[in-house]
Amino acid sequence: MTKNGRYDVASGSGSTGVRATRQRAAVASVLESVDDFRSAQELHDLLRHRGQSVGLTTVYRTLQALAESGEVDVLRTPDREVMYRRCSSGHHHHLVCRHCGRTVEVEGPAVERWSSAVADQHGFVEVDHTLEIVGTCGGCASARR
Amino acid sequence: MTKNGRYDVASGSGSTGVRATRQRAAVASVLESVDDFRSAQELHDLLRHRGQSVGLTTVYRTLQALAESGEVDVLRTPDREVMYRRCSSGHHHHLVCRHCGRTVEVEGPAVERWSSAVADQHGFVEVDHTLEIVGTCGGCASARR
DNA sequence: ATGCTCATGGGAACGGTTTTCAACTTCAAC
DNA sequence: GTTGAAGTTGAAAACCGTTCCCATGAGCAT
Ligand SMILES: [Zn+2]
Ligand SMILES: [Zn+2]
Ligand SMILES: [Zn+2]
Ligand SMILES: [Zn+2]
Repeated sequence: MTKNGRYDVASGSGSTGVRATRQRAAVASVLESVDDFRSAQELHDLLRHRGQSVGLTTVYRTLQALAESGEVDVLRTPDREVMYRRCSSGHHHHLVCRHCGRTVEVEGPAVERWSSAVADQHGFVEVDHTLEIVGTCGGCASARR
Repeated sequence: MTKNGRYDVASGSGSTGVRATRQRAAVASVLESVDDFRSAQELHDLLRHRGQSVGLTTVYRTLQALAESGEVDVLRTPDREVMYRRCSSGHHHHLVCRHCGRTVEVEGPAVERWSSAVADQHGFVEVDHTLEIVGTCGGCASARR
């Protein structure tokens, strides 16, 4: 998604002025540097420790924009906090460790088919779905006994 | 406050040390009277309009207890609000209309199998999953055009 | 009725997120 | 390079669902 070299930011297509800023580049880059879901506040901290401080408000705004344009995935934790992750582009779901956050992208074509069939069957249209699998990963399982 | 009415509280006789109170009975009964997911605040309002006022704190506490004991299902909306619904007892998922809230319980044995297989495959244990299907129901689809 | 214990609820606190808005950048056009 | 309109930033305040505090109230065994 990130082009290369210089900080590109949102693919500003001509007229609708989205501007390239140091802050947006920093948020994009910190997302590249981690492999698990992170909250806006965690990312804000990471940026601070990197010496690339960005205002918390801006971090929130940037993440929202990235999520809306599909460049990052969103995960809502039970404690009402929103986590973000730079993922591969196709439609997929997540297998997440409830202890360490380790995340694996998974695909389930059968699930996709099932959910739209079920929706159809009940007369629902414009159907969407959320599916997350949470468990304890191998590492955490052996560590905690 | 209302001291006249007679309220049949704790249905079960297999008490668990929990006390039967007018408030808990009221929350349980309002849950029976609606068919969609409702937030704690909505249920609190419903109770007030019914003349069975219960403190908001108590509504929250009671719903939490019911959720924990598996007597109600929980749904987290995108806007970080928790909704509750009295459901049938087996494991199931929900097909929910994003406009009117109409809810249908659905089952997908194949999904259950898939999710535990996928978790297994990656060495995850104690696996759980969340799956919700959201769409526009037939009624809302025809109403909004 | 008594007393022990748990339950209630108004209000304050919490915490993640959003809003506000004046100062600041970016970038296309000179 | 300068200009200036429009987009961006961020500190502080507001928001809002939920939880905590704790003095008062109620259930229930005796
Ligand atoms: Zn993803
Ligand atoms: Zn783990
Ligand atoms: Zn249910
Ligand atoms: Zn399931």
